[in-house]
Parts: sequence; C-alpha cells; structure tokens
Amino acid sequence: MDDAGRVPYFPRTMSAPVRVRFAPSPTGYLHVGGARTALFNWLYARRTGGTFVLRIEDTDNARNSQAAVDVILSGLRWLGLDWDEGPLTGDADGPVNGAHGPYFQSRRGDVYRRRAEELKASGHAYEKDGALFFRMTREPVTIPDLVVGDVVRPLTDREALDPDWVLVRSDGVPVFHFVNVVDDLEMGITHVIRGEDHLSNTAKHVALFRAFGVEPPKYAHIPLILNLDGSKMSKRDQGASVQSYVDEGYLPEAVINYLSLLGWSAKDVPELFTKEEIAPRFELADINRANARFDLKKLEHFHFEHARRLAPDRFVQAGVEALLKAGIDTSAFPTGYVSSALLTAQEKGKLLKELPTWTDFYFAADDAVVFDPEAKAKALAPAAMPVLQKLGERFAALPGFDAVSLEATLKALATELGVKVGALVQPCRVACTGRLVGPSLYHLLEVLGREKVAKRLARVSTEG
RNA sequence: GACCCUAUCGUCCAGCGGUUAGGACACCGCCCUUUCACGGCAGUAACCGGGGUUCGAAUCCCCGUAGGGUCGCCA
Repeated sequence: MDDAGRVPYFPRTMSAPVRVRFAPSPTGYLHVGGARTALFNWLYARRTGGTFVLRIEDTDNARNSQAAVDVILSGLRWLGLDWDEGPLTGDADGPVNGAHGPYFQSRRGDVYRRRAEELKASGHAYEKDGALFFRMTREPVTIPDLVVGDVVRPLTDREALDPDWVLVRSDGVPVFHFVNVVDDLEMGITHVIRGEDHLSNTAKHVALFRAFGVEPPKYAHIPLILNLDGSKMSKRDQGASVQSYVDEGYLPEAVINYLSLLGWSAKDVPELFTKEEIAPRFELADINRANARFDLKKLEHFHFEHARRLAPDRFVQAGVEALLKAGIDTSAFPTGYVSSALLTAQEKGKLLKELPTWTDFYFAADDAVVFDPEAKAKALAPAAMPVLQKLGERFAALPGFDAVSLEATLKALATELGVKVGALVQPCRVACTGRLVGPSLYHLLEVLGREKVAKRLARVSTEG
C-alpha cells in the first residue's frame, strides 16, 4: 500500500503479465460483434500467455436476465473460448475460477461503495440531488489506442455545458462507466480490447483511472461489424446472434475462422485455420481500423471447408446429433453403418441442419423411402422399370457389393442396353434415396448394402 | 448541434513513396463428372472527390463528401 492507503496498481510494463477480459451485459443474446470481441481477447491472452477474464456486467438496469447470462456462457463455450477467470456457471453466487471475484457486478456492491468513498475523499466526486457525480476534467483527454493511435477527445458542446457525470445514481446503483473502470482496476486488467463504440467514452474512463491515481490500461478499440448494407446489426438481423449459428448448423470452427478475419489479418497466414493455429500470430497492431460488413456467403464457405476437414469421428458425432434434432434416431442401427452412412455426406460440406436431407434415406425402412414428387416423375417413369429390374438382377449376382464393382456393373449394363449411364443412375438413385441429389451413388449403394438395395429396387420396379 | 473513428474490386483482407494494384468469397465462361458438389483453367471487378508535398503517390498532409460511433441517474 502507498501513503494514501491504496493498493498499488499493477505496473504496466511490457513484461507485465497480460490480463484481458470480456465483459458482456446479459441483456438478451450474444451478439456476433461481442463474440468477436471475446475472440480477440482470447487470442491475445493465448498469444501472450496471459489471462482471459470473463466478467458479467449485470448492474441493475431491469434488462438483465438469467436466461441471457446462460446464453452468453453457452455461446462462449460453443465457440471454444474458454476463460481462465470468471464464473463456472450462470449462477451469480456459484463457483468461480480466479481470485479477483466476484465476477458478477451485481455482487460487487461493496467494492463500488469503497471506491466511491475514495473518490469523495480525494475530492474527485461530490453528491448532488442524491447522486454521486464525477468531477470530469475540462481539458481534452488523450486516449492511447493500440489500433487507431492516440485519440484526442475534447468535450462536446453538450458536455462543455455540464462536464460532470454520474458515478452512482440516486437509487444507489453505480453506472457502467464507473463499475467498468473500477473492475478493470481491481481485476488488474492490462489491455482493454473492446468495440469501437466505446472509443469516445474512453475519455471518461481515462479520467477516472487518473482520479484513482493510476494510469489506464492499454486500449485497443476494434471496428464494428455491420450488415452487408452498412447498417447497424441488431438482434433481428441475420447472423447477429451466435445462437443462430448453432441453430443453422454451422461448425464453431467456421464461425471462429470467419470472425477472426473480420477486422484482423496477418501476413503469410493461410485463410483457413483454427484459433489455436493463429493465436501465436495474433497482434493487436494487425487489427484493422475500418468497420467490416457481415457476409453470410463467406461464412458458409468457411463452414464448407471446415466441415470437410473435420475429423471423421467428430463429423459423425455432429451428424448424429443433427439427425436426432430432425427427429431421426440412429441408435437402432449398427454404429459402423451410421458412421459409414454419414461419412458419405461429409465431402458435401453442408450445414449440419441440412444433413438429414442428405442422409435420412439410410435410416428409412426399405418400403418407406419417401419419394420427392419431382424426382419420382423425372426418374421413375414406367419406361425405366425394365432397366431398373435388370439392374437389380445384375447387382444381386455381384460377388462383392462395393462401390467399384457397382459402378462397373452399372456402366456395363448401360453399354449393353445402349442407354446413357444417366438413364440407370437416376432411377437407381431415386429408388434408393427418394431424391435426385445426394451422396455419390456407388458409395451410397455400398453402404446401404446388398439387401436394402435389392428391396428398394424391387419395390419401385414392381410397384411402378 | 458538437466531438471521435474510418474510406482499395459487390464483400473480407494485402499494399505501409516507385507493383501489369495481389489473394479469398461471390459472380461468369470452359474442362472434369452424365446426381449435387469438389477439383483444374481462364475472366469480370477497386484505390470516394479535390487540392497539395514529392522526380514519383492507393500509400504522407489539408479540405470536402460519405459511412460508422459518442455526447443518459442505459450498458
């Protein structure tokens, strides 16, 4: 402690261990911009061997809810952004990691009261109308920012009229600017990485830190994420909520990859990566200064690439869950069959939500394959029945039921009958899957197996 | 009204005084494949405008314009 009785603030030198934080308010959902802020904090912590703190800013504003807290925690976990310090559950009084708690601001009232008294005692704050006001500096404040450089923020004309601002409301609840600074101070935060929407207000924060007798942390204000048309992203906009990615069946790896490249890039780093791979390359200086626009098409591209590269066992696991969500229970089938079946669709790189459409036929009863009307009209015309029957006979006579043999057999028959390969491929596909599109025909037949294929072929060629 | 940030293909990024302004997504054509895709090859497409500085500006400065943000007893 120093002469004034304060706990000495952590010296901010280059060698000081980095401590960053993500401090969301639980007011509804996890915004994609917030997710990226969390990601950048996570990357910086990992890159520097520092500590990533999660703090819930739930000061009473009548908008907070338990559900919103849970959404934030589950969203971060889904993205794989693990925090070193913070709550372990959504319970404000529950278990935590770290020695700087509580990590819910609603449980830190005594800290704020103590700090408010400190400011009153030092003459930086005064009471008026039942509220506590901060004696704001009238001089322009220089905000040192690692992304945009030094920003000089003078008072606006409105502020010049009445520069002081409220620290603690008349109802006793401290405001954001106050608790945010106090907590960053108490928690030893060294780098504040947050959205650019906070840049202007940082003047208040810098002044507050100084009033406490310490230098502010380093700031890095990152550009915002806007809609494709440049407008602000709000809750209803497509892609605004992290939960929507879970629902739509995106892989978290894809979302992370896409978000990493929204406002950040490094030289000689391939565009496709995992957060673990680029963490060592993450520098705040490489953060872009201009706002970015959210392009779902590009996110889809990243999903496509990551889905195809996913480890087979993980792909199967994700696929089984996606099917179950769609009402298809695969548990009655042999696990080997289930994985072989799902794996025939992996190369397609489809969203998990679309997986049932590509693989449901594997799990349908042979006499209950549902035919897409258009597919049936197009490929199962009466004229196709004789060739289909012939194909069934050839398949049945096959010694081995593998993709290579199946393909050779089908093509040989086509040549023999003097028809195009498609004249056999299409009816066969529709007879076995009900659809015109799907996994590679020969591989899908191999997985279905001799018996199922025979039954399905027989079903259409006899029923017509 | 004031203040702050920003400005390269439609989108995301490269470029950091001298480049035929590069890559990715999207789009288009061809090849491959007689499922949809993948893949291969090629292509369309950008330095917001105006002044400076300089032998030389996408790169530096100024003005304008545009977009975004902030100015609460919201966070």
